Amino acid sequence: MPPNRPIPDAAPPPAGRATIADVARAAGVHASTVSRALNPATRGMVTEAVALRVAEAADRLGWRPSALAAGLRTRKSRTIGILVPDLVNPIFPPIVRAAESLLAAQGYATLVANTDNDPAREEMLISRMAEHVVDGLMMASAAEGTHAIELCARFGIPTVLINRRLPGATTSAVTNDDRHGIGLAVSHLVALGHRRIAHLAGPRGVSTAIDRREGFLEALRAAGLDPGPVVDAAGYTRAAGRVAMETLLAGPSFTAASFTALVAANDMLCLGVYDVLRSRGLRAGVDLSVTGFNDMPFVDLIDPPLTTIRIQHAAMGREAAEALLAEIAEPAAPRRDTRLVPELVIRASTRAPRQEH
Amino acid sequence: MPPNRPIPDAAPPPAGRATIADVARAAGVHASTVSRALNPATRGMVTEAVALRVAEAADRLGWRPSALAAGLRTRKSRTIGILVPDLVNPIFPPIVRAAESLLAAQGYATLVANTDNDPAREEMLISRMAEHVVDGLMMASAAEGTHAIELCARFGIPTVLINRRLPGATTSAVTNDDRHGIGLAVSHLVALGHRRIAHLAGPRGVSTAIDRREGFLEALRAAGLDPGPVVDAAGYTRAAGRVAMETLLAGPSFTAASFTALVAANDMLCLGVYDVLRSRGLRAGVDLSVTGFNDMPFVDLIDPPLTTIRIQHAAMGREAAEALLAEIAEPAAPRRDTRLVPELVIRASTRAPRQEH
DNA sequence: TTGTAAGCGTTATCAT
DNA sequence: ATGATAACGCTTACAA
Repeated sequence: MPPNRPIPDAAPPPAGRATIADVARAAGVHASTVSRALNPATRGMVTEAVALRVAEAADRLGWRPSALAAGLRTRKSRTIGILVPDLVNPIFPPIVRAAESLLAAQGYATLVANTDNDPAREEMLISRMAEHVVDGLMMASAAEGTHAIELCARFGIPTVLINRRLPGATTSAVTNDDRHGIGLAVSHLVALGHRRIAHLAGPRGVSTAIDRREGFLEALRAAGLDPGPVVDAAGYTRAAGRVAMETLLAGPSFTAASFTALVAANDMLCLGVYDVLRSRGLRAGVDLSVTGFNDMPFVDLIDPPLTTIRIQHAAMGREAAEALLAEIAEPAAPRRDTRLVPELVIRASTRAPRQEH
Repeated sequence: MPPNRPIPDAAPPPAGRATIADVARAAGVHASTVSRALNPATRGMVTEAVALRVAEAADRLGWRPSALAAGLRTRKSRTIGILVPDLVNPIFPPIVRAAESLLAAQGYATLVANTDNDPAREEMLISRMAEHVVDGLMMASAAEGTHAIELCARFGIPTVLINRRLPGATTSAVTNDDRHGIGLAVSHLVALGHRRIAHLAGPRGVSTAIDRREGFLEALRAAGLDPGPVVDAAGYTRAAGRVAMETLLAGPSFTAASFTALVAANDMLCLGVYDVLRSRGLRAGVDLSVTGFNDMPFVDLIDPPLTTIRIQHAAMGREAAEALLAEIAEPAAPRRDTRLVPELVIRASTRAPRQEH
């Protein structure tokens, strides 16, 4: 026997992290038996006694199966990607959180990334998700002209859209019934007696903006009213809301002549609207009725509390996660297009119009 | 030659996803050469011409290297875990976002999970992170009595604490100078003329609560004042703020007799404070001066706008990510304990005390 | 400069 | 019911 040959099977002190082989040795069985004993799906193939012995050895050694090795073999990473435009926008955390909770309960880890509404960045992130072999992807960042869907298809990543839809997409989506929602706002204002209602629309190319704009026009038509001025915001931000509001007021002297109420495409824009009103010594509710959309956290606390359309944040995250898992489990299953129904929340930013001056 | 032997090297139509072998075949080189050509670190080992040919073949085939396979080999996943108590708490999104952006730029993907302030859940999530072989972990959820640190150490996961420290921990941490910050609030109130100042403290066992409470007492002592009543909130939530505020007012009839100003341990608690004041027909600023901590998004918009201590949310995420990467690159390097310095933001919730009645 | 071969830690297939 | 073995897709000594 050659003198320097390593002694076979002389249990080496598990230097780094324990592996399945260490556990096998400790339990006096083969690695494949360990795998079977600890995988719930194959537990039945193994004797009760062995299963116990293995489990005991495993947690005595503090063994954690490597998701990398398992994933390499099974082609499943037990990881789901979530893409949001910007996690700081308060509507996303509740969605992401709800999705993460549900996914964690199913044993999935969640990869989160911000696209900054930048298509190039979005593509880069999708590629990275592909490299990490995510089992599925949730996208809240869809905007017209993106190649995201094709990219996901090419990588074979099951995908579900959240919050925003994509026109011709064949992807599952969980969104709000935006047309209906904005209609709620219009009806409320009409019921209060408003007749000239303006719209502060969202950025071009985003489904929520398009649907809410159309819903606005439609609701007015249904009420037999002519639409007031409509201005597009450059993005769903407070700053863009300010700019658009300035445009809407067109010049320094605002009179109630042109419109008495404003339906904004979302809450964030309303923050900008409030800024402009305040800077002119005007007050939402009193001088101009204002409605938002989303009922994002804390708009009940701003001054005046915002009348808005409440969407089901958590349900959106949950349903999207469920749809995704269903699609992963059954790739051939038909796609779902879920519309969550929003509701009107009346606060202090809407009132009957003042008497004409 | 046996008739049924598969033809060797007859390029099989790449059924699923392209692998490094497909690229190698397409470029007429060996897989190891592909690896070298595409890895920036080893690019130099390979001829310019070959590198080009490989790169071309790679993106013609749309090849994405599997992070699973690479990670299994290198024992690095290029993945960082982030643990937060609750992503819906508005102080965390900016931190997570800043960290994610920096990490993404360095080629890391980010695994995010919510602990719900539940130690058992926290341990479970750390284990899961270990299974996914994260290269490092950022924890914003540290609370007294957690085994998180030991767990990370056992798994050999480099860890940095964010926002909250842990008493005896040997881990790097990026936190606020909480004592100094709360001192700013106290000084401001004293300068306004307040002499009886109460404290609404954070939940037991959390470093931010402890430091702010001590900082509060210390600042009062420095000002030669006796501390007003101090009450602990059960958690950093609006509801807990409400409960604690009721306790502080002790009964239905509030008179300014007991204190004229309230220093709360964070902004979220102030929302509860506002609720209680409102329910009693009192007004922050007018009837009671109130200060918060964090300057979380939108507290500038609530009514009245909250005077608070602004922390550097984004810097916290960035610095923590940097510290973590540094530690990954140089595990032997000494730990850092970074304190970010907060600043006072004066708004309308603080004023000189009213005349005594 | 490039190819060869071994190995990372699992799971799936096959044999016993 | 369990063990042996190969394979997942990549990186990295080592050899040429």
